[in-house]
Amino acid sequence: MRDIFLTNTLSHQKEIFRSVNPGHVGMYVCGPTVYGDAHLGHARPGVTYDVLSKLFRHLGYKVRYVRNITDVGHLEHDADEGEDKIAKKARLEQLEPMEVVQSYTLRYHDAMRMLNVAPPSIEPRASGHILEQIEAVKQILESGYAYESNGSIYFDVRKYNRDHHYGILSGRNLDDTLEGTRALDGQDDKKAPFDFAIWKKAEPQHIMRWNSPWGQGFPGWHLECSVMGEKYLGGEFDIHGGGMDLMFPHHECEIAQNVAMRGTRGVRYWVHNNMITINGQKMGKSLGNFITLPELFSGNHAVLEQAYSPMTIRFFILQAHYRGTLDFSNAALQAAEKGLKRILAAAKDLRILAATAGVQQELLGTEGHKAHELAYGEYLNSVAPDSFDADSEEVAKIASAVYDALCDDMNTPIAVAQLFDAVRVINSAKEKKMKLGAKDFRVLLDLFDNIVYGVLGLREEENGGGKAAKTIAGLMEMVLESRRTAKENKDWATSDKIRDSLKALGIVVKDTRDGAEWTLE
RNA sequence: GGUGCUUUGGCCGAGAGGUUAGGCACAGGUCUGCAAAACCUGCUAGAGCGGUUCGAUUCCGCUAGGCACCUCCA
Repeated sequence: MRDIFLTNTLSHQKEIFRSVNPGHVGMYVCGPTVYGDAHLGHARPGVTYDVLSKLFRHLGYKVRYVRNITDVGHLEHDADEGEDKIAKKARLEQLEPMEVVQSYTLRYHDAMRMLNVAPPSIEPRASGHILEQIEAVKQILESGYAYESNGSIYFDVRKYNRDHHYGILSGRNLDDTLEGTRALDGQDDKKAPFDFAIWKKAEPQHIMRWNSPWGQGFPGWHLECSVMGEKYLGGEFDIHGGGMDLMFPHHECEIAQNVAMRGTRGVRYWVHNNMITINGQKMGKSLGNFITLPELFSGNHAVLEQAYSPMTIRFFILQAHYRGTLDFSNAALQAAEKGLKRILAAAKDLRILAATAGVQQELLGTEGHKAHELAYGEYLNSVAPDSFDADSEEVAKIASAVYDALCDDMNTPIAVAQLFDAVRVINSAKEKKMKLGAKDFRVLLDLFDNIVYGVLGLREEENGGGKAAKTIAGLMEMVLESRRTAKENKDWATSDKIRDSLKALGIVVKDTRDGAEWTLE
């Protein structure tokens, strides 16, 4: 099996990945708090960890991917004093909190589906794990790293920091944290400003409340991830992902809770995706400069020059490395749109070429190439000999480079760059400027199936399909036949009229050496 | 104020101490009734100042700008 390298925030280094249980990967990612539509920023972790899980699966790992839905305990303004985000939205819209949760969860799912983000293996909700969280609070109290104050339970950060390092993940020490912590009102219950609530007493007006040994209340935000991660992945699991903005305090608190509860940090590899920016600034709800995914897909937002398809968004994200910031702009999205179109067009041409060359799909499938498990040199040897043209080595090299890139800290931009080289090869073959052998076809078809469609999750935009598509294809054959006759008679007026009319319907006709082709825009 | 990151060609965005990133845009060409697509070719940048080195855009220091976290945020 190929080695995978990941940058571990805990060590600030790229590390070789070794799973707790050989052949299995346990992965937890912080999901959304469902009190509003998902925005472009949410698409980034969605796509990033979707690619990571698909990569592991393709390489032969069995993956359990847990991504939570936060539906309680996430407070505004200050983690301990603000109003619950869900409850506030419910109050404003005169709904039950769980109506808000249901509605935005479904909308989140829709957006992810459109982005071709596969559902996680398990999608637990905080409100469904209140009992477990109460147990966790008890355990932390027993450990001595928490105290009760006026019906709420707080984590005693200073005490914890005496025995362990609070700040190990974000690379800071408690003194620095203390300096930067603002003096906020109404925190008299806490011993220190940096203490965080693991259980919060519900004030009379608070809607979402549960019984506990400490009276009616609700769990603290940081606790749910510790609890659900352990429940579904065990006390020590492989990967915890999320946005960089969650590193502190959210993930730092998770580690502290884990240590207090079970004496282990609980997670081997912390993976953090960077932010999407707009005009160089982070796109965020608190800044109010975000564009929601439905807005992007429909083009219905002041800063958008046009609508951008879900696949364009996905490709846009893949063209940057997950650990770098990615700046939104219309120009960048439009560039991504065109580049994606080229790759998908080549994918289609590849199938046609392979079919024309008589390469049989079954034959391709049974043998199966080994690019994903062999190192570069071995792979070249495995595909290089016999019926190869001089160009064939290039194809194998490209495929190998794609795998190398993906396994090297999920370097999707390099993988994509390599794919464009593959596109050039396919186009050259299409132009009959290059010949591809059976193995070339096999490698390329596998590459597109496994990587482009598989791991990277790119696909043709959805437009009907099925029976309707067949009917359209038949109709198009008729229409283009008429146009061909017109052209043979040099009746350009008619042939252009047909082409223009089709264009108006969103069907683009291109004349090639081998006849007319058409695509739905 | 503390901590960390960053500064690449018209735009977006990579990697590597010495050999083309890639995409988009642009220019010329091939093909074509025209158009589009495709193909070929060109466009060779790395904030400023110093240092290390045979050689730095890549390492180190300083200066300037930007960003993130330190309050909820993917």
